[in-house]
Amino acid sequence: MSDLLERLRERGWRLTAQRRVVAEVLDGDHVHLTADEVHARAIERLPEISRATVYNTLGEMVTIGEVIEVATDGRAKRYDPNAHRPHQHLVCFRCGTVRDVHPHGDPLAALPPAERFGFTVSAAEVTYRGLCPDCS
Amino acid sequence: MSDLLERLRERGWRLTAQRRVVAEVLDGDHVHLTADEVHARAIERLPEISRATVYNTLGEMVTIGEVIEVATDGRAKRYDPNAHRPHQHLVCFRCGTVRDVHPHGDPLAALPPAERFGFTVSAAEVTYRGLCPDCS
DNA sequence: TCTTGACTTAGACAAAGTCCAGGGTACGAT
DNA sequence: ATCGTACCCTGGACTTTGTCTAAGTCAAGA
Repeated sequence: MSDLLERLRERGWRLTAQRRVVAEVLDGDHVHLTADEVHARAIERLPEISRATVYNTLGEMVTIGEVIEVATDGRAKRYDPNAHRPHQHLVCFRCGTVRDVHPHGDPLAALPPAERFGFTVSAAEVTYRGLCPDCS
Repeated sequence: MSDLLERLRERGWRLTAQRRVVAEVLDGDHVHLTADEVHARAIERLPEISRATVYNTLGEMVTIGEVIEVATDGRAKRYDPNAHRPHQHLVCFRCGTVRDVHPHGDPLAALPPAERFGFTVSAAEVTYRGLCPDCS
């Protein structure tokens, strides 16, 4: 988190109260908030922060690779601060809860050359779906 | 396609010009249109068809499992008529082109029980990303 | 052919996200 | 410590994507 802010600064970015709050709100494990959820929590600490700033700041964090954008449901994008090590996501059908998971093996390896159609394939995102314990 | 319309009829659904046109527009391999793209093409054949009807019809087709909803980019959902056999998607970073691909092995198998957090996991969607030949 | 309930339409509405002009401020320079 | 300026933030308008509703229309069985 202050780690994140430090990296922002190294990029010559100005450290503002707004950016600090967004980074703090997003900190933690298994955090997958939407932009509006981030905004709502940020307002508790900094009442005058605007939606546009939250969107801008999240976008900047995604650009430098400190935060990952996750589209689990075709609705609002979610923001995942766990960009340190590669992982995938497990989503509940009913309540939408998201967990980070670590499958073994490289998902890219399962795609044979003949199925790549000349693409230079460089990433694979896996979304596992099921019912969480609370929703069973 | 007429196959699809036949199934709709078996479910007691009325066969209308609008539904026929939506099914025709969506027919084919590697077709991944957004709802608005479907609407634009449907209008060429049936100028008075409304957006609401296109959304309704696509939703119905998804409900009966004849069409799959794909969220490749966090923007508009895309509709994939290839619901016959399981497959995954390969998306170009730059132009957004989508291809159906068939990785080998079951992606579910890569998720160990210890990584399931008590979920009843029943599906895995994989999105491969890379640059298509035209965009390289 | 008639009837009827399901389908379609246009447009209002909602949710998620982007853009802009103008005021505010972090930070290097002095 | 203060200043100047380039960059940041704000509020609100706007866009895109999708949903909902009331009223009119029509497919299909009787």
